[in-house]
Amino acid sequence: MTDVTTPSATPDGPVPTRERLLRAAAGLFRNKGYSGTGLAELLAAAEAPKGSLYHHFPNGKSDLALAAADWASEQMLALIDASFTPAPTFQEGAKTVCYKLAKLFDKQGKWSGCPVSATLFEGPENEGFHQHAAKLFEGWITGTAAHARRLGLAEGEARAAAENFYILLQGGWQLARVRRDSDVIRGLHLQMHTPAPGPVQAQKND
Amino acid sequence: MTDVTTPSATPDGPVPTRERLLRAAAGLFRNKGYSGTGLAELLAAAEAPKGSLYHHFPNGKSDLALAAADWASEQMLALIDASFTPAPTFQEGAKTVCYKLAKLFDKQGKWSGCPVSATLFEGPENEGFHQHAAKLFEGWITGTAAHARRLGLAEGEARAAAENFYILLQGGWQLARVRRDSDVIRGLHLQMHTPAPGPVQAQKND
DNA sequence: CCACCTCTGGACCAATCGGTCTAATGCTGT
DNA sequence: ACAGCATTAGACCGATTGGTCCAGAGGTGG
Repeated sequence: MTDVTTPSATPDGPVPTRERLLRAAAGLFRNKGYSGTGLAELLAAAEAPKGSLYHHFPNGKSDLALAAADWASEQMLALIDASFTPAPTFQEGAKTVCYKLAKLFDKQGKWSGCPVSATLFEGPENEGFHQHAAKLFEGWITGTAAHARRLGLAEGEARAAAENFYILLQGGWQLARVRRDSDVIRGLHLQMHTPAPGPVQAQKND
Repeated sequence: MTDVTTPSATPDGPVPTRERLLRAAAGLFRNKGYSGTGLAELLAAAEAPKGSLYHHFPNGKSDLALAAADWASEQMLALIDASFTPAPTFQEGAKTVCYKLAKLFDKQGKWSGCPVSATLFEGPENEGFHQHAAKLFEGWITGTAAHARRLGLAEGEARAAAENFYILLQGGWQLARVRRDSDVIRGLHLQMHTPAPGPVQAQKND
């Protein structure tokens, strides 16, 4: 388990077994869920024997799921950074994220789900899975909020905008999956909540 | 479990076996997914023997999943109708939906997912499951859009508002699940996409 | 060449999976 | 009472599940 932080810096010749497992796991879990994916199928997709799995991930399937979620989450964070960093405004950056995700959605076959949620919401009462997913998702929001701040939004606004964007992405991705149509994702940035013409009062009655 | 409006027209004494199966299936699939729920656990929760399952649902688990999704979807539609029908505006109706769903989320233990998506996105390449889910979700949107029209929005606006609301609900529910905090859902109506920040005009219903 | 280590290959396992089948148990009308 | 249907009850099945284990391949340093 030497360096975990090797995303795919390798030149495309021999993909190491550990990463083949990660990719296969992320891809399969995305489509069929954690418990919907059997080890046999997973190992076949990764072209790895069972021994390798339990060498690289001593706790087996659950370890692999956590690592695959991390791996996918880092890809998402990279996509967010790549989209917002060169953007002139938050809105422009968000639009780029939508377009990149839409293209990704098409490339994956128009039916895949969010890797992290697909992987980590399976655990029945698996508290570890849940907290892991929560940490990753909050990382997305925090990362987005940082860009929002940098691009001129005030502290509270940035956080709210990031959350709103996250919500739209998750919901929009799901609707795109339902319809097998990436245009839903492409149009999400138009639905972002524009920081209200008036003061937002969040009263909760009832 | 957790009646939304009027789930069972049956008198409260003996819940028939078929409905016990539906309730147990909806509840378990919501939390653990389709393939994450075993028949043994399901039958134990429903207090029904295996024979009853295959009597009421000849194709077994998959039949039950479809029926449970229908059952849950109808509850959702009823909640939508109950919220929008007495509402003076679309925004008010949407707010009521959010509050009712938030309460429901709390009642279910703050960790359950959307019944339909949790149930029907599991199928690997199960086209039937996918189309079934698509039909149910489009029903939610269509139902919401009908209320939007009735409450004054133009045809295209109504559809767009319904879709936007659906996206927010799905994404927001997921974030609520991640955080185990129903306030996310309660605040969703504030994030609805308002087409024009200016004064609302053109309430012409032809 | 050997010792040593990482990693692979797959045989093997108990447990559980979803599903089938049949016998028994009601409950109806006659 | 009886027949006939709907429903329940659970034993039983083959297939598959995730997981364990160890022999050996492949490389590296002595």
